[in-house]
Amino acid sequence: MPHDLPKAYDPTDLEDHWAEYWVRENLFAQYAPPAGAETSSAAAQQDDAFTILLPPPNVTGRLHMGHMLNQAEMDILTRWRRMSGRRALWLPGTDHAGIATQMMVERQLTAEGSSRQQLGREAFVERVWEWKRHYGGAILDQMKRLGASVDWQREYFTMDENLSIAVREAFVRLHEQGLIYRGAYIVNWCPRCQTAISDLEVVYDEHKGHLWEIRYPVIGEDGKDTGEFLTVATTRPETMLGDVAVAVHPQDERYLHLHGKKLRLPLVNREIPVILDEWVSLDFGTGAVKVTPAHDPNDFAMGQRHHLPSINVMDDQGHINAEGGVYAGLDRYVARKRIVADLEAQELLAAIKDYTNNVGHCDRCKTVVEPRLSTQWFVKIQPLADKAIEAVKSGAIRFTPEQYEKTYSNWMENIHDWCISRQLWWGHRIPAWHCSACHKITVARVDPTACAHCGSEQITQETDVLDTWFSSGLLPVSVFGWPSFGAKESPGAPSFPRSSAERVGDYADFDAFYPTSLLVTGFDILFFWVARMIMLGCWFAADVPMPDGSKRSLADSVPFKEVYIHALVRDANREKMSKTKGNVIDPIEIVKQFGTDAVRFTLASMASPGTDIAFNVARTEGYRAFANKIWNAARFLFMNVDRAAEIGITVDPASLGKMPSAAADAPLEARWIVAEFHATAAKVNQSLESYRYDDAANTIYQFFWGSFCDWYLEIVKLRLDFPMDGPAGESPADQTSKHESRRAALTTLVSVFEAFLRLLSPFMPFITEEIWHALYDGNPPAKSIALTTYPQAGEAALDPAAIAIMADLQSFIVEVRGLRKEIGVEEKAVTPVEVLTASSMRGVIEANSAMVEKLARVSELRFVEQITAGLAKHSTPSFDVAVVYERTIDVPAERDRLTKDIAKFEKGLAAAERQLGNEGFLAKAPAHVVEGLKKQEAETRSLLEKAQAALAALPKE
RNA sequence: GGGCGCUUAACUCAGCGGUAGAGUGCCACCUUCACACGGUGGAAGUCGCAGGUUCGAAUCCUGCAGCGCCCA
Repeated sequence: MPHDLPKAYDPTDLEDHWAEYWVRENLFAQYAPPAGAETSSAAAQQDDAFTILLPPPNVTGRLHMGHMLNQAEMDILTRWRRMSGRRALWLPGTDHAGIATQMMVERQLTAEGSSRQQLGREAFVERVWEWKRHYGGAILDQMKRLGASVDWQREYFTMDENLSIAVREAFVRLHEQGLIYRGAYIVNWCPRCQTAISDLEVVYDEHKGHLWEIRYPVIGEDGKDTGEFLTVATTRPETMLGDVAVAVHPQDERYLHLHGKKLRLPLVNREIPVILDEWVSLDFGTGAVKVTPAHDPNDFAMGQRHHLPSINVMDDQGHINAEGGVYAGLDRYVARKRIVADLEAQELLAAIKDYTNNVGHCDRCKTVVEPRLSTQWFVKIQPLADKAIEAVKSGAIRFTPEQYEKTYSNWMENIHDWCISRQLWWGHRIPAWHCSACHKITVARVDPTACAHCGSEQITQETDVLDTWFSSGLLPVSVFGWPSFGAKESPGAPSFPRSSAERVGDYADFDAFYPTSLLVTGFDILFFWVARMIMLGCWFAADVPMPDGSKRSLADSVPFKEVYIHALVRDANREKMSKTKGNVIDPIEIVKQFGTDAVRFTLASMASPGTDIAFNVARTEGYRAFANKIWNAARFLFMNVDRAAEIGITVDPASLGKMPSAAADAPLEARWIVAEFHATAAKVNQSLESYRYDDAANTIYQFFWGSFCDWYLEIVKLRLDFPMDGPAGESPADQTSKHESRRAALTTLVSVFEAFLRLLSPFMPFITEEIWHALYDGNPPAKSIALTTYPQAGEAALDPAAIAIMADLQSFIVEVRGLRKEIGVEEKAVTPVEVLTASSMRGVIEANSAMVEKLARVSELRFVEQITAGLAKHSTPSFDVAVVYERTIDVPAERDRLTKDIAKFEKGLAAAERQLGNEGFLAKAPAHVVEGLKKQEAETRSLLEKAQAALAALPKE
């Protein structure tokens, strides 16, 4: 019998065991419905499926708290939907993370005294693959240990062949559509990584620097210096080497006389014009701005407006190039010092002012980013953005919390063209070939052997690779087969794009699972990834015909229908976790200490949409205690199941049905706990529906600890009074009379507990799996509790009457317990109580006297007309109760308590009377509110009078 | 500079028009045969400040203060 659980709950072994079992048994694999199945219509399939894509962690990554929250939320929803009967598919995978992975391997090479240049491109890429095979699975292994219910058969990697085909197809198609172009623009250049990076990969840091004011000599009509200067302000003086103009605001009165004049660029001696541009801000610096189109995006725009040349003065490592004359070869910061010194020597430095500005750093390596003119590939983003805006505006995609819709739209409406080329070796190489004969570019699905324009064979492939987000942005379509749909033909065959009538290949997955149901992710990649998936998904899915061959609408083209943005996990002091601060909590460490279930429950119980999570280990300790409580309740249950079996009572859990029920004539506590369970299930389902993980978790916690353990188990013990020494200890007559009551009690106990396990399972998959298997004694009706049915409340079982009667009894028991404490009754002592109450309450108490006597430690219930004077007494609106006991009354404490009560009642009464005396209130407030207040007023008055009487009756000191 | 959000018990957070809730922590008592990772009872909040709307405001509006995030 596996019923002999150890006394204390220890998650370690059982979690390892089940985590391994779930993967080995491949329990969460999901398939498209077979052709001709009942749910074959597109709409039915979509209702049936619950599809969710794992935001692919970086292949170089290690699991952090953010991942764990993200995955716990996805797992809870996926397990819940799966148990609720949906065709649930959660798809895992990793991202090749161009820069990060390349850096990782380069670091290895450096340690070996080698470099990627020494290896050469091909060997280097092979080396990265080798690295990936060795270390790339770490984060997914961690995920397996945490029990994520994903379909491991479908695991993807963004560099997989099929996903690479998708990337290539997407690139070529956008190029054919005129939406990809190549050009020289200002990009964020990382001199360390030696690649362009996107705006989003630049992090800005406040930086104490200087504002240098430099005097540019004005040149007169005669070509000689007039002796006058125009002073410009700059934070990057070294860029002056590339200046082509100085701009002032056309209305700036200080400089009106300089309009049309020329200046002599110091150190370089180039003549540059003074130009007029309204972009210049009058009150920044001196109001005169040096214009360096090759090194600043605003200057670049000005250069375009004024048809100025661009002079690039830096190479890709941040060194001054040949354009910089004597400064050539110097590092940008060395050059800065030298230039400032030289200017000073020539008395051309007007001032150095302290200035705090935001300096952009490379997100990966923290090097200061250099805005720099370079030739890159771009996506003309507006047409894609328009669709993406419409997708959200039309409601086809819904955000939770809603406020992110605004953030999204705002960004999308101010979007810039997307620079998709990266100067890396690790990634999807751009499928474009440069011709050295005609200098034109050939973009092709299949590697060409000759230039498409002139036929020359002198072609070489573009060396740049694509931004990683270009491939991850395609995932929602590519993981379900786009573009080749498993077709046998070569993916690059000219059949793409197919006409909308054609559906060649295997569309089953796409039909069944696209659009996905939900995306769960952090706000930090809202623009990086979420926005790009929406743009690319809407764009490319639109070309995939619907199952019936019809054209796909925008609503059917979106990559997901809902986006749930979760919060940030902070430390217990609400500080952002960071390696530098050293406050990072390693989820795996916490899991080892408390168990995955407790950590998951902690995260869930705090995951209220829109609120950051201050992760406090104290909470996790509390939820491990909760798990221990469940564990011990299970032990109690098994103990009783075993004792019952000894006298011939058995309950088959498999025969109990999906929801517990209680007959109309069942004992109160049975009807009550069943009703409570149904109410709990209803609340949990409703909470999960609206992403209220916190409400769902807290509801479950309250039910189990507050109702099931604190009350129901204590009460049901009365009915499970199995003879300790087996059947021999009881007469046959006794057995018969108690047999049915015991069986009924045990059945309710087992059925509520079993259903509770299912209710909890998405939140605590491990402990529920363990106990559930034990409950079925090695013969479970399914391979896993995760494959059973989630509890759904039935209206009929809600039984408000049972809940109301039980509430009365609970309040009676609590009052007696409180009284006992106040008058110092020993814990173990049982005492008589006097009760003064109306007949209905008396009936309830009498009918449940055994319960009251046990839980309130009452030896005798005396219903009286008047409470004996001198007894300590508590009053409530529905009864007065006193404990008969030779008390050692603490008069000052009692006086204190009563005085406080009186003050509280007086205050409440005054407030109620004020309200009731207000004609506006009586006239305008709803009737039930007025009635409620009147009742409350009467009750408060009665309680006040009783408390005053009790105070007066206290013996004088 | 533009936008968004937060401020409720010692801590972390729910509540978002009808007389303040949870978990943890704290105090007291209890080694009761499922559980001391436990049981029972208890103390604890002018709901950031100032106005306004309303019969009635923690809840709606305006302003202020403090904190935080995103984008330039």
